[in-house]
Amino acid sequence: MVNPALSPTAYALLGLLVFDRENPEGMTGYELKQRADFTLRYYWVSPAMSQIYTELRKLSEAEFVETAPSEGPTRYRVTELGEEQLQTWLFHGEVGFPILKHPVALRLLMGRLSTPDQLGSMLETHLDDLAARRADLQGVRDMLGDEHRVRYAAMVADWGLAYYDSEAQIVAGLRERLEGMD
Amino acid sequence: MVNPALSPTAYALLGLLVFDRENPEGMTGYELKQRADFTLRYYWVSPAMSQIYTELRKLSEAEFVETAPSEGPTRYRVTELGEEQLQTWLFHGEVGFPILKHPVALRLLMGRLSTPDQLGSMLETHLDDLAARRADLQGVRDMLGDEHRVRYAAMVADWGLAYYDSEAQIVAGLRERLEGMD
DNA sequence: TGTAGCATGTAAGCCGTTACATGATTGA
DNA sequence: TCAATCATGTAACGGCTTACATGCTACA
Repeated sequence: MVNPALSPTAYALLGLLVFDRENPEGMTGYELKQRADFTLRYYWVSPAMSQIYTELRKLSEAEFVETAPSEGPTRYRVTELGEEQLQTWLFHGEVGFPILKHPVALRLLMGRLSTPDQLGSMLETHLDDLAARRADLQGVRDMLGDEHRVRYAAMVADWGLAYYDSEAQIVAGLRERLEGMD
Repeated sequence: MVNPALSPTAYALLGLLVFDRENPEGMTGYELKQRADFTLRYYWVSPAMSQIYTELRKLSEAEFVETAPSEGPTRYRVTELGEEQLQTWLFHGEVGFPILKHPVALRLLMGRLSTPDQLGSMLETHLDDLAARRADLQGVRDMLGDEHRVRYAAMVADWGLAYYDSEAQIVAGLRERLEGMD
C-alpha cells in the first residue's frame, strides 16, 4: 500500500490509538469518537463519526492500523508501521502556526455597526461560554490527576485552562473598555 | 435573488467593504485580499484569492454588493441591503465558540512518543513564531493609532496582542516544566 | 415495548486550498 | 525589456459537516 499523505486529523486519531496501545483489544470507531470528544476537541477538532470512519479507512489502507480479530464491532489498533510514521510526522517537518476562527473577535471588529451595549452583551455571552468550556476541561484535568502515564495530556490540559483564564481576563477588560465609550 | 445563507467568511468580507464605505469607489477583489491579510487573518482566516472571487460572486447574487461602474478592474461596494443583512447576521443568531486548531498542543499531547528535549525545541520554535506574529500585529496596531474611526479594530488588535503575550507566557512555563522531566 | 446508547456507513454538499491559465500595468 | 505587482478567474480536489439509513443491545 502506498502512503497518500494523511491529514493531521488522521494522525490525531492515530495518536489516540497509540495512547491506548497497552490495550491489545484496540478501539472501535465509536470509542475513538468518545476519546476525541474528551480531549482532542480542545486543541484540534472532534471529527464527525462519518469522518472518523473515513480516516480509519485511510489509516487502514496505509497499514497504519489493523483490525483486531474479534466478534462484534470492528476494533482497530495501531501497527508498528503506524507508530513509526506517527513519530516521524510528529517531530519532523512543519508543525505550523495555530489556526483560530474567532467569531466574537470577528464581530467586535465590525463594532461600528452596533452599539457598545449590544457588543457588551455579546462579550458577556462569550464569558459564559468560556466558563462552561473551562469547567468541562477542568473535569478532564481532574480525571487525569498526576498519573505519570498521562502527564502530557495533563500538561496540555493545563495549557488549555490557562488559555481560557487569560481569554476571560482579556474579554472582561474589553467589556470595561466598552463601558467608557459613546 | 434569493438568499442562500452566506458563510461567515462572506460576511467578514462584506464587513471589510462596509469599513471602506465612505469610499464610493468600492474595492477590487485584489484589494480585499490585502485587507484580509492585514487584519482578518489574525481572528478569522485570509481566504485565497480564488475564494474571495467566489464569495464576491455569491454576495453579488444576493445583492449584498454591487459593482461600481468604472473602467479597469471590477470594483465592489456594499449595498443598503448588504449593510442591513450584515447587521442582522452580526448580532442576531448564534455567535458560536472559537475554533482552534493547535498543531503544537496536538503534538505535545503525544509527548510520550518523543523526548523532553525534542518537545522543548518544538516549544522554542513556537515561541519564535509567536514573537513574529506578535510583531506583525503590533505593526497593524501602530498603524491604527487612536483614530476614532478604527477604534474597534484597535480593540481587537489589542485583544490579539494580549492573547499572543499570554500564549507566550504559558508556553515558556511549559518549557520549564519539561526541563524538570525524565 | 420502546427509548437510549452502541455501531457503521453512504450521499450530498459546502468551504477552502493549490495548481493552472491569462493578461494588463508599472517601474528598474 | 524584463520582473514584479495588479487583476481575475477555472479546475480539481481534500476535509469536514449534516442528513439519512440501518440494525443491534441493554434496560426501564
